[in-house]
Amino acid sequence: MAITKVSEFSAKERKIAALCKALAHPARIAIINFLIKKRECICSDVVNELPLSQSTVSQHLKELKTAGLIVGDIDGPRVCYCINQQKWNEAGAIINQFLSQEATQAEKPC
Amino acid sequence: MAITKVSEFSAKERKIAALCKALAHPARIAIINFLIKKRECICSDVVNELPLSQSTVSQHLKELKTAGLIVGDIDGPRVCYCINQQKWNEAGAIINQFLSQEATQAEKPC
DNA sequence: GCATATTATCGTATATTTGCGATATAGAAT
DNA sequence: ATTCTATATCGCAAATATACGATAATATGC
Repeated sequence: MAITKVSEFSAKERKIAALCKALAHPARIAIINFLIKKRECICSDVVNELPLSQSTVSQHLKELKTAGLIVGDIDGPRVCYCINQQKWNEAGAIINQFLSQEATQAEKPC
Repeated sequence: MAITKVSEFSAKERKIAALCKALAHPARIAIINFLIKKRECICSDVVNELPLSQSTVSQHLKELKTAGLIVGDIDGPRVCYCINQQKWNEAGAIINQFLSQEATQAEKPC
């Protein structure tokens, strides 16, 4: 059975995993890079940039938005997307804190 | 259709996404934390630590191993797991480089 | 040899993700 | 009001991920 046992883990572990999950697809990495480069853009700019359909891009944008990493402000018929600077910095701090733990090598076999 | 269009993206984007994917489950975050704390341990130690079955833990270990983040050395009937220090540092550098990009806030609506 | 301990893999069930086309929604422009 | 543009959502299909029990594989100890 595929009962997700996510709730059995600590909040911190779940937070790190959730952030990583939001970044676990090349399209979403590309979207973040594009948004950082352009500072802001509308959905159709992203669609033109990526080799994916409009509906698929919209889904990836939604995931990033749900994770809090980006925001989309309605601007007439368009939606202007940009990085949520504060959340982005927070996410970086959380993940980096995890990644920068020193892994002291074991001597013997490992 | 669910043809994964992963190959359409750059190697860098795919690399970052793949590393994040390896860390996109709380169990794997917990395993990494446990390995860092203990320096090394055998599979059954991890099974005792996590609320998951032996076969499920084995699968998560395999994913981390495939991503290169850990290594497992055969030690008699046991397998001694530990962090792959070099790869761990590399992964940290790659992800951190991505995450530490400054996202300058757009003024207007975003 | 045989039993035990440890781990990996297989088979299977279910959940989630990825992707697209079609459609709905909302605002802009004419 | 109608048309056009931009975006989100729905419905569906296929691929992956998650999880477990059962079984295989391997090494140790008797």
